[in-house]
Amino acid sequence: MSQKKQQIIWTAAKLIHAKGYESTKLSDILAACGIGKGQFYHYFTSKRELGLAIVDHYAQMWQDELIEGILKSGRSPERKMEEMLQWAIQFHETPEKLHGCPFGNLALEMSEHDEDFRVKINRIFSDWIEELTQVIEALQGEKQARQKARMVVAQIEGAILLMKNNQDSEVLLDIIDGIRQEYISS
Amino acid sequence: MSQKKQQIIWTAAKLIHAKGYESTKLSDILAACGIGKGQFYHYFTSKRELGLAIVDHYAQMWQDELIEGILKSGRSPERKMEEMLQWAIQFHETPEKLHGCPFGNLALEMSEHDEDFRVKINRIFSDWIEELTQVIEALQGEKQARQKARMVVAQIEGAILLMKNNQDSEVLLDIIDGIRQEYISS
Amino acid sequence: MSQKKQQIIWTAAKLIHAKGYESTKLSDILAACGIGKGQFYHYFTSKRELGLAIVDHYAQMWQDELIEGILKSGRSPERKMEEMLQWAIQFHETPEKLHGCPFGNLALEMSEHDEDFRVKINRIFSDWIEELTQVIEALQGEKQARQKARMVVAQIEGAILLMKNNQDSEVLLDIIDGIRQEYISS
Amino acid sequence: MSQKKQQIIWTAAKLIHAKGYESTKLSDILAACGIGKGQFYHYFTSKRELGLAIVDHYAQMWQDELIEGILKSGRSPERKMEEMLQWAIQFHETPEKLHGCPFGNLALEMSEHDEDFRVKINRIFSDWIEELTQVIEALQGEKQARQKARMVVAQIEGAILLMKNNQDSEVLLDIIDGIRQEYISS
DNA sequence: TATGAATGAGTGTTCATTCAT
DNA sequence: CATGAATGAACACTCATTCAT
Repeated sequence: MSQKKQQIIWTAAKLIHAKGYESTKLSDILAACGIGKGQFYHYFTSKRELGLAIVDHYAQMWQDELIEGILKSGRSPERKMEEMLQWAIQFHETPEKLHGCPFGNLALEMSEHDEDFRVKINRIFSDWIEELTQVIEALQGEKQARQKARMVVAQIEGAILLMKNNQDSEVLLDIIDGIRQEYISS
Repeated sequence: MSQKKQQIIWTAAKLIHAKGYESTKLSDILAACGIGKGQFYHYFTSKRELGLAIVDHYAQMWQDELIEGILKSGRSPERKMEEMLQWAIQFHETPEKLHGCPFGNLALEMSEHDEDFRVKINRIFSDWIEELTQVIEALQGEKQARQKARMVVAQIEGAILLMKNNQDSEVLLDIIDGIRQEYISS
Repeated sequence: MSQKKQQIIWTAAKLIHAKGYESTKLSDILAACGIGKGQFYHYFTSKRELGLAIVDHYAQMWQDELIEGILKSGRSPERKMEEMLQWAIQFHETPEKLHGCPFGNLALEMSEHDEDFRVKINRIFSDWIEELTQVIEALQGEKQARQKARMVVAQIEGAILLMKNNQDSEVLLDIIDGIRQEYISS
Repeated sequence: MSQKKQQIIWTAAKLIHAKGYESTKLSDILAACGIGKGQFYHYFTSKRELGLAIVDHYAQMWQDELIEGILKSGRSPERKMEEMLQWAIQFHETPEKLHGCPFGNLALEMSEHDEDFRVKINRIFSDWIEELTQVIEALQGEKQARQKARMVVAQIEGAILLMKNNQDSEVLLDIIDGIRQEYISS
């Protein structure tokens, strides 16, 4: 993939993360990238195609950083859990404004009226729950490990939603702390 | 408030719950209500004002059904918890399509670029957490009751998000079941 | 149908007759009508819908003037033939530029890639040939009357094409004269 | 002329015959030819120049096949007439879809707003009528031979228009049959 | 009160043409 | 000779809002 196309994806990903897919107008993307309409449509056939490419871009990032880099690493389950929580904090605390989870945002905005988006996003959550189930099994045994994994993922996504709505990262930190107590410290 | 205005709010609330605020066009609302533009602008000065009225409408519903009707009722904390979980299930399982939580949806769509929406929505979540803290204190003591309340609310909202993205209510039921075990059955 | 809608159809019909469907841009129509985009889309859902309305408009005109007014009138077959030829001349000679037959033009431009246009236009030609067959039967007997009707219609349409391409109405007058000799004068 | 340039003309001619000049996009032509933009603009300065080259290409084909090969051949006038009619049938019956006469199509699409196209196309029709006049003189004497030639050409072009609009070659065959009876069989 | 005609800035998209390599 | 990235004006269409009646 050409460098320019990558740059468009990255730049647009940031905008869409911050403002949402529909609210981010093509003209915003064009202005942010410093390109013209023609150049955009040289690389993408539509705004929707760019949107799907952005989901893929984030999916790859999660696969590399979270799934492969943490949950499937050779480290101890306690460390995996801890690093996952750290990763969640660092990912969502950084930006000036608290934009929320890129997948969570798109999940709510797109998944009901665009099946391609839904499937791509769903795959991320499924993989995450799947790998987390393994970690929780190692920590607390097989019993209800899958349910627990779902609960943790739901808790993190819900915490990010509350944080975004509260515009204060303290909520996220507090809930993450609660999860840590349940699976690591105790 | 006139009956007609109420009917517009209810009808529009359903549409916006299903399709989102931006995606629901004024013409959709007009058609669903069977009214003309003039009548709409007689009752509301803008689409945004309607949106805020819808948030108030849902807020009132939550206040009545969840806060007053359940969490502040005279029943035992166990029953309060159980009824809250039942209420969450019934609220999100019913619609043909799984549209998600009206507040969660609007929280993600609106709260970052419209402060009025954010504040109204945030108030709901705050009240919910506040009252749930009381219930959890009664169940498990004061220690970290507020953190636990946040975690439960986050879990429910996150569960609804996962459910919506999975288009299958099983996820929600499973996670609710996990919460029940933690606070009631055990 | 509202007066404004009629006016848009008439004005656009003239433009499209002169320049063709695709070459006539919406902005041309808007400028010629002195209206804005919003007003246009208040009356029509698309440019294509306007195009079909224009075909209907011309079809009605032909039905009234040619089919009912001439071919199905109570006059003698010779007079019917003569009036039809006069009508063809007057219809195509008048405009400053020789724009050709509105149906012939649209037939060639649209009929291959838009079935709705094709069917509407085809109906006109079919009706014309049908009624002309009756007239020719009255003039020269049943034998091959239908074939002769087809030939006359083809001749007129072909003559208009040659005239348009030659930008000189003499070709049309000459060919019409030939038809007259064959069916009336002799 | 280079072989590549010829190939572009032939390929584009087929596309434009089928879809029309405006509707055939440069990208369609490029894709069909398997070449890039640079190569196209090396051979042609614009799409319009290609269009004019295509008219020349068809004109040459008609000159060779119809004018020289049939109407100016040494054969009898009856055979010339018969071969001309056969040629018309074979030319328009073959393609899967009935695209109509390449000149007739372009005549209606282009001749009114592009003088260069009009003149080129008009020359073809003029030459055709001129040579056919000679043939008809040989068949039926000088009287009104030119008018008759015009009528036959108009009839053929009109028949092709009706055929295209009816999407059925039977109309063309029927009309050609009528011409045959008038000039050969009788 | 209520209608629906009218507005106009803005949307995503197209496409012949240019130009650096 | 040839590529394909880049341009930018134009296109059909949308929609919240206004306004004459």
